[in-house]
Amino acid sequence: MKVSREQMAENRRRILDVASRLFKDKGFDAVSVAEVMKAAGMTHGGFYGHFTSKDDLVAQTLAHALAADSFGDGTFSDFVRSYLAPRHRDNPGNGCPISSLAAAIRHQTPAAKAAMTEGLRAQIARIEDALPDQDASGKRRAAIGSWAAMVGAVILARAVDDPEFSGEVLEQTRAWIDANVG
Amino acid sequence: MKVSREQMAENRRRILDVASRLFKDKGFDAVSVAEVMKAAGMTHGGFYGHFTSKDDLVAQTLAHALAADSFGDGTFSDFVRSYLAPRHRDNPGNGCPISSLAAAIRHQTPAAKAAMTEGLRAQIARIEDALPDQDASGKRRAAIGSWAAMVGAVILARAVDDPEFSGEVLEQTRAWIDANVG
DNA sequence: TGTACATCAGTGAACGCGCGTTCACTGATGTAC
DNA sequence: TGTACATCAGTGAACGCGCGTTCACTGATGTAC
Repeated sequence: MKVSREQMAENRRRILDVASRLFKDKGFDAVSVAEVMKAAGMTHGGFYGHFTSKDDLVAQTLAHALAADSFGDGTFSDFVRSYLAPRHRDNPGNGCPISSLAAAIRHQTPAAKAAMTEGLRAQIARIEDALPDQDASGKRRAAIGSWAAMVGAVILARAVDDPEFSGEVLEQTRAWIDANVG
Repeated sequence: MKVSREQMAENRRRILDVASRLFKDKGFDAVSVAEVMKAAGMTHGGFYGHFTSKDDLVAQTLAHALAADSFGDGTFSDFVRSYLAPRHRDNPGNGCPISSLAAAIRHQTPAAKAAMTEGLRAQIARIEDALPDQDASGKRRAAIGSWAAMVGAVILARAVDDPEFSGEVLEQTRAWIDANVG
């Protein structure tokens, strides 16, 4: 049955929210359209009233998730600590979409790649702004280098089955960034 | 028809070789058992004489690919340069299995995770050995931190649709590692 | 403000397709004599 | 060394399943009067 315009807009927002969580948690392929719609409290048939295809959902979910992404207003060092924390490693669904989805973007549509590119640009710009004072070229280098290390460390820590080794990857990367930034 | 024992061993090796290339190139999900067997010059039915399941193939291919992985005998700085080169970014199928597959391991079986963990341990140990002289704890920190940055940078560079920005990610990460190692 | 009706968001059965896996069969291998 | 036959690696048709997608239908919404 038809729902109000506001209800429909809220439904759409809820689809994007649950899709973001599910995709980050399980990956694009392992999440079905029906699973997303069920998690959003609807049945799968209504999906195509909101999106033209699953690929369209993927691209729009990425843009949605990356737009919501940021880091509070603490110092850069605090951000690094929370990003490289076991809590973040163990909860991809609530975490940074870049660390959980960047590697899968390679196999997605151009629209998805474009959303990821913009999200990455914005994130690096945010890090540049948060970095301790230094010349601009050093800032850019430190922003890109430390962000690559953070994303890589979270991906590696999630791939490893030994909790001690996984924790070491996070902690040593944190120490390496702390030692070399600013 | 039956083939000789040596032929069978060679067939198995060829399956692992082509699976390694295909998985690195397209990801685990996008490569079918039939596609692997066809690329190895056989039909899909014979697959289960070599492996118990696709998951088994994934785990054995990872062990195979990671065992073959190393970096020549140049300096660490040379290794970083070639790892963060556009050529490596653009050819995942011939490149490092960690950068192309680490993020997908999260969704694979325990056997696959165990293979990746061992491969990662070995790679970090190799980097420690190749690093310029310094105290042991500094070496380990630099090995893990720079390896996380390398893997992260290749993943991000592959996710980005703007060639200039992608190149900048590689180049700035290279400069950042060079400036902070040894 | 109240009524009549056209619109259309969401439902749920059905589709076609590709996948991982199974299995009866084939014919070269390799062993027993 | 030569022959007879049991073994078994690889073939290709077939299976069951879950997926993305479609569509006829439903009934609440929102508009025209």
